[in-house]
Amino acid sequence: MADSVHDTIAVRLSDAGQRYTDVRRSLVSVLAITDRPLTLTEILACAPSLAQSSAYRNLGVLEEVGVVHRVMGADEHGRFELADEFSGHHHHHAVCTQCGTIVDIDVPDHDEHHLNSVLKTAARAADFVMTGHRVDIVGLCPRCAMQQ
Amino acid sequence: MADSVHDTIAVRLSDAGQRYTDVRRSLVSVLAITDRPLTLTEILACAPSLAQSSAYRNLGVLEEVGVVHRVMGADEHGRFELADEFSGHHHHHAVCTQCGTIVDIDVPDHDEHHLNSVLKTAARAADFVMTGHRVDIVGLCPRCAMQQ
DNA sequence: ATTTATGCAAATCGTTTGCAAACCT
DNA sequence: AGGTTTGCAAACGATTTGCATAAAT
Repeated sequence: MADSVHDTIAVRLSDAGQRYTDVRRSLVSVLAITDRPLTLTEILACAPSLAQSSAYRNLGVLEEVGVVHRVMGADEHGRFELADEFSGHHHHHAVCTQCGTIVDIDVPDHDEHHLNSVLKTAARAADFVMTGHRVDIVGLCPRCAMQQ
Repeated sequence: MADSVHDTIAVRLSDAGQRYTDVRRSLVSVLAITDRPLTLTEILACAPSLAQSSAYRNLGVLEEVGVVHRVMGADEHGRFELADEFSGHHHHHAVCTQCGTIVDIDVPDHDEHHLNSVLKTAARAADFVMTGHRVDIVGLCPRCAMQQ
């Protein structure tokens, strides 16, 4: 991953009156390597020196500043990923109902635009101020599909 | 709501070797009146005689049989709704990031079809067996938008 | 009579928080 | 020094479960 991501995040934190500490840098580095949202357990496995509470606490800070997103899947585990602007692209998720794994999914730009305008219309009908959307595929991941 | 819904559910449960008990009937009745997914607390408020554990346990049974769906929103509360085939229509959700409320959203049929084929293609690319999708609007409900 | 459902209370588990020590500026 | 971050341990809260009683077949 590019240092520029770390730099941008450092500025983002600084603007919010927060520091870019070692713990926060580790969290960002771990999330930057993967192409899917990670559970806290997975994050700790990649960075064994992190204390669980510090990981949660700092993921919270990074989330408030808009660097990290927490996504909820099919199981009881929260999962964390870098926000679109830091992960490099807007994407969606495929959720495995069997094992809970979530992988990133790409959708062609023009489909994305179409989808967006459809949802904007629906939001207006419900008097909602739409700030974003979630589009997930629900199903079985390759591994679980094979085991059926 | 029509008795036919209760009848269909009774058959569905019976086929699964389960009974359609009073608790289960109450749960279905409560979920049938509203047009949005309810938290357990909201359900209990509508049916004060229900024990919390029985509500959870039976919502679990109804979920296994495909009568109830559990949906996760922006907060830590699970929310429950009747499955599409019993609520009368396929729909999506608008989630308020402020208060957690979720309301039902309708999308025109042809947009729905388009969306479905787009997602099927994406699922195939990820080797996922797609069994369904989740399309949510994320934003502010009318009440929270007003208070900003 | 035997199996299944109920409801209370206790356990579970992911997540959050209090607080004293370590850190940065 | 003054304010922030860390990490341990304890608290929290939604959900689940053990078990004895009640209901259904």
